[in-house]
Amino acid sequence: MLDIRFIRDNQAEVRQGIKAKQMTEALAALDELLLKDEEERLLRRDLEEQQARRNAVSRQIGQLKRDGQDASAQMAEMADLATTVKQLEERSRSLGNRVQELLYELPNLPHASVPYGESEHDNVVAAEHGEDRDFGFTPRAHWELPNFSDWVDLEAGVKLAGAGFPVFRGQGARLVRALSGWLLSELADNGYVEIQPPLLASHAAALGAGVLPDKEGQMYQVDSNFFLVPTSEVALANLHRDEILDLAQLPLRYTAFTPCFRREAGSHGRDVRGLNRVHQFDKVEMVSFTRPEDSFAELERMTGLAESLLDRLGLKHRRLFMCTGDIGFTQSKKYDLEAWSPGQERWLEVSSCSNITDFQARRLQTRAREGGRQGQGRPEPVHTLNGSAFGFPRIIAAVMETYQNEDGSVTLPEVLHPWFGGERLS
RNA sequence: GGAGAGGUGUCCGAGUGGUUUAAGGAGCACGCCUGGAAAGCGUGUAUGUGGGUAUUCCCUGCAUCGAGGGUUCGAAUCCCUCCCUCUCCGCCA
Repeated sequence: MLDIRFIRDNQAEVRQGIKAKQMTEALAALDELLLKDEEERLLRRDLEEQQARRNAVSRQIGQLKRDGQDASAQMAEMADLATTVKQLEERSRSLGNRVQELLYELPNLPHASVPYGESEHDNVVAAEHGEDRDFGFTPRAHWELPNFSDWVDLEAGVKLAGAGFPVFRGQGARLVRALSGWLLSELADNGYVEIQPPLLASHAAALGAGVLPDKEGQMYQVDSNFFLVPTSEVALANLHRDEILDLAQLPLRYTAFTPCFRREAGSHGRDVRGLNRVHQFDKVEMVSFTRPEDSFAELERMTGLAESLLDRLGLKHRRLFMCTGDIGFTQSKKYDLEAWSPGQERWLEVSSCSNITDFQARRLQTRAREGGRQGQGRPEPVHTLNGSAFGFPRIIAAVMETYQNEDGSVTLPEVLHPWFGGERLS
């Protein structure tokens, strides 16, 4: 959520940011917002004047009654006042609610450093690391590896829940465990506190994280009161909802390894082959809470950390600097990390790191000041960031394809050996 | 799932319709005192938002006592719905 006062004072900038994000439907919301906000403030001035009068007369009545005097004149005035106030309150409330709704519909603005672009085709390749492996044979896509179904049983998943719900089994399941163990321990070494959160998010939590109303259609809803988390970012971001943090505590860094649930409606073709896109997948997520002035440096740190993990897995990878037209609703700056998939001869998105600036923190009411709750001065929203390291199905696909042998076995990257308790998938 | 008790400021805690403009205490901040500290004394100490003035100092209005509605001239206080905590019971992996 943007700051309403910022919007009032910087209308041109807001409009330009929305256009750069190619979210032109939000322009109508902005126009209505400005009108309704102005109307609401004028109305409130009137309302508060009447309320002040009501409070004053009410005090008078109390005083008169205590002194045993007649207050019927005052009470007659109050009868009229009460009606007026009630009507004004009602209009003010409905206007205020509308203003709030409209605020929720406006996206975060892109940072000045973000390249302009209209679509995913305009993203900029910012860096590329690693070499193509010389296979000496034609590498297979992961789902064509002869023993793939022993490791990842897609048909069993269909029996249990449907297409897009893979069953990891045997060495495949062990690989998931090895990868999560290694990643969590690496992140712990880099200052991230490990969290095991609930996988259900309340309406309030989803709204706070910004996945409502933006991603409502992408989430599975449970029991009409809960959403299955589409990413543990939702859980981690809500850890400090409605809190005033101490600036000295920052940065706070959290990580979680959880399943994520996404409807992925409308996905087809090669995008959904094998492990490329599924409805339930595991992910290790990172979330940081920082001082406002530190958030862009934190984004580089976070992205760099994810890149170093890709290096240590020995995967060829690249960093995409996402253009204005391809960064999400809540994001002001975003990098995607893609791992090379030699069997499919394409890049697979395995990580996405974003600076949400104060957009999410304002919804979450996560603020900070010197001294925290007991401190002095006006609390200001912190900045939040999130990134993945990594989305498991695709990182596993990239590992299987990159490290496959001609006989169909997979020699795992060395860093995973102790966690896997072996060297090969066979 | 059932029954009961609760939810008040940073914390504890009083408060059953008007004297609460939320008592009192603790903590914290600043000042006085002191050689220095403690104690003592004094002052201050919520959030959001509107207006004035001005930029994060001051003045002032409004809202907020778990959340949202309602009754009333007037609600922390009475009523309704929901959320949460605790105690006991039941059921269950």
